[in-house]
Amino acid sequence: MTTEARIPLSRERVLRTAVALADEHGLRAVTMRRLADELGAEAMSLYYHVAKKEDVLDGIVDVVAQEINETVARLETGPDWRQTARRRILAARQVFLRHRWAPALFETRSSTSIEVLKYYDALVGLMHEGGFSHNRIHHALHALGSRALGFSQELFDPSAGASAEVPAELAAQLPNLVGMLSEIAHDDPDSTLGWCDDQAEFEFGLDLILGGLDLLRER
Amino acid sequence: MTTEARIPLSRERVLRTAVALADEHGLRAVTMRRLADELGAEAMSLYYHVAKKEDVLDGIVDVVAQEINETVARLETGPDWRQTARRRILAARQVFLRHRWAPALFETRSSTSIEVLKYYDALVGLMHEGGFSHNRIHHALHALGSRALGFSQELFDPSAGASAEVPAELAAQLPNLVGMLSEIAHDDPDSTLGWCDDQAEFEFGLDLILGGLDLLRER
DNA sequence: TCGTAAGTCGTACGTTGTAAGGTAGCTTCG
DNA sequence: CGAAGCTACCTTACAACGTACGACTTACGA
Repeated sequence: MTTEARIPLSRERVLRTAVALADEHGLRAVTMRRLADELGAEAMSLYYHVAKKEDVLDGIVDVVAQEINETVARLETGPDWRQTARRRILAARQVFLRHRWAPALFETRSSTSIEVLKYYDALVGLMHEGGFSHNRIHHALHALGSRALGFSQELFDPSAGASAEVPAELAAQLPNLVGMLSEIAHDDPDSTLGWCDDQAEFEFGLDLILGGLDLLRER
Repeated sequence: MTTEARIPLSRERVLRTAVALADEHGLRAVTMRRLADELGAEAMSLYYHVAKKEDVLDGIVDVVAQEINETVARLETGPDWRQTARRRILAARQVFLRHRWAPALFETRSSTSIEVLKYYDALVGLMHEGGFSHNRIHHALHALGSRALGFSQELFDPSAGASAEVPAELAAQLPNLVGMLSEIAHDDPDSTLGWCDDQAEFEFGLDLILGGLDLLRER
């Protein structure tokens, strides 16, 4: 476009641009050509810095996880494991709120990301100091699942088909669900992450699990 | 291949074949051409019975959810909501164990599937009879997340990189994680679903949540 | 016999990831 | 100084994908 001096490509720059592109136009927009465009280069040039597209996706998971780690690092650690963990997880969640496409991506990859592992490592350390055995922590991580990282991919959004639009014929087949939905006034549609993961629901589930775990502490 | 009488195509048959194809060769193998091949037809013929590929994916979610509902329907309902829910969820899980590609697919779709909604409807009914308010049930469904349907997409698999293979330089960066892994002997690598969702871990997390919920019952 | 509809297929287009090889500029060494 | 080689980027090309468009086949009622 302009004749400015070219900034050289690099894996760093490719990945950061990919994240920005996903933020603005969704993960689907992250194609090699589009990404190259965004960088003022050609698609094949990217292959000098990344192995293949999968590598790009792995890379941006790492970038996001890094952002999480930086955010978490700025928090102070209290004496109560539960409160500290809670604070960390909710802080991590804020990062996902900035990258709404990320949960879906994390679900498929992530076990390879060093930054994600570092996050878990810190969490394991926190819980171990908090009085949990390694065995218990292992269970705890499984129980928390993606919630440990700050999101929960909800499978169905009760508030999505707001009861008004239900075709009545269908409503008859779902008496309990319709009953529930008409009773609860789910009146704040913002602050959602993913399908139906709003702040209050997330915290409810998180506290339920953290509370349950706390009761299991061995000392 | 052979000159046998042709079975006519139908949405039913297309979807069932798609499920079988995914079972055998993974979800990636489900392309319109491959699917048509499997049916002894041409790709474009499918479009008479399904709107587009997304429709196929939505459809196979429905097929799997239907399989779950049929499985669950065969169970008996006891007086204890918690035990009944547990039994249902673990039965649903068995279906996912037969379709390992399904969790990833359910994560993206599912809120549109009528069969999934029916499953939730039954669960809501069960919990309501068990003494939960609709409001509480709503929270509970959020807390359970995908676990309500029988799977939990694990974000990281602690047993994946069995401590032996860790490059030592990396291990130094993850002292707590490595410590934990070396301590717990995760010696049964089968019965896993998805990344690291084995039966025992799944049940631990499930019971933790169900137990926590039980304490919150209003009567 | 013809018209109409349902079901299937052939062809073709745009988009995707990426293999293969080319090229400009720099560094290195005789 | 000049040949060789490396680094970074680009051009071209291809196979596989989803799918628009129109044509074909078959069945059947008028």
